[in-house]
Amino acid sequence: MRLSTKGRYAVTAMMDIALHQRVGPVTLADISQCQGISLSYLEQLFAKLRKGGLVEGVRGPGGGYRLARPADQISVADIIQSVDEKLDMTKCGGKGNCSQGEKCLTHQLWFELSCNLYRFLSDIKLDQYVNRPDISELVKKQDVQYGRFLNRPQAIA
Amino acid sequence: MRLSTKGRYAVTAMMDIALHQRVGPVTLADISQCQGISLSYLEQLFAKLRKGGLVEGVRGPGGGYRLARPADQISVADIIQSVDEKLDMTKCGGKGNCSQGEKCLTHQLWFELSCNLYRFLSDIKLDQYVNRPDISELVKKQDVQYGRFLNRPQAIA
DNA sequence: TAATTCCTGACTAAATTAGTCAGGAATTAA
DNA sequence: TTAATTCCTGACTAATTTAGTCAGGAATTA
Repeated sequence: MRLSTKGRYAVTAMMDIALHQRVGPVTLADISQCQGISLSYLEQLFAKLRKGGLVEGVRGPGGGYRLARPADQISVADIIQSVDEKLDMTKCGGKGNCSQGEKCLTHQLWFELSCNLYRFLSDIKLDQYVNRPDISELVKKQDVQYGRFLNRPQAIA
Repeated sequence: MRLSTKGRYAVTAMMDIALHQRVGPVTLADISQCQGISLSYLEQLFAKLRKGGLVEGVRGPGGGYRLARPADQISVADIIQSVDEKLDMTKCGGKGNCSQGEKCLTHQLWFELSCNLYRFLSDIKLDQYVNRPDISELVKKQDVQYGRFLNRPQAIA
């Protein structure tokens, strides 16, 4: 369970989709502009999120990405795990052969810490933020600021 | 609050000291050998841990490092913060100017997540593991395996 | 005085993160 | 049916972080 800026980018992007998906799929171009992440890098991340089964792409005009399942069933842990590959922090990768064939001194410590951290991040679901009044206020304001959905008539209505 | 292998190295090393400090200062050479971390890299890490006020060095023969305060007052968060510098995960570094002078959409989300994660890791103190019977059993066993404290008569007694 | 150990700084190598580029595939709307 | 839009792919490069190396100096103990 590594926690770097890469994971933050992924969570940020997923959050953006969750906050906007009521008006349809969200394009990577929009996320790129609003969140300040390069488009190509987003595409790399979303290739992994797709493989992880967290999002599905919709091609063609009006397309974009949408969540593959409801926002209350997607956790921060799910997202970080998708882009970061390895979840456990033991040196041996959970095999227990870290010190001359046996478990090293800190194997147990890291194993337990990983579990706890994972549980902690699993409890944080995307929808916890989507439905907060202060957040959705900010979303509306910044959508205007960025001229989002200008090319989506159905989004205005 | 970034969580990488660097932080794991630091926590592992600190744990090693906590588990052995009853026999006196612990040398970096010992940690290097037992935990499989290069000596020079350890020295880099301990320079930061020293600046962070978590350890103090004792020079000369019989020297090494010891914890600067009791193990129940050193948390995993303290250690990671010392070696990783930045604790918060907001893009702007907590300034709130991430999106055209205002807070970006996910600023609040990351701010809160950082706080929660920090609180979580702050609650995990070194001494939680030191006093566990299964751990101290393993410590003894591996001390023999590695021939630790061979040059420290007082450690045997 | 010699051995031990911390301590410092500069340097290098490897891995990860981030971004660029050039195109192709599916879909929609004119 | 054509053009625009958007996902999708893979190869490449740049920047940053992580990890390790090296050469030496400073404090302490026996």
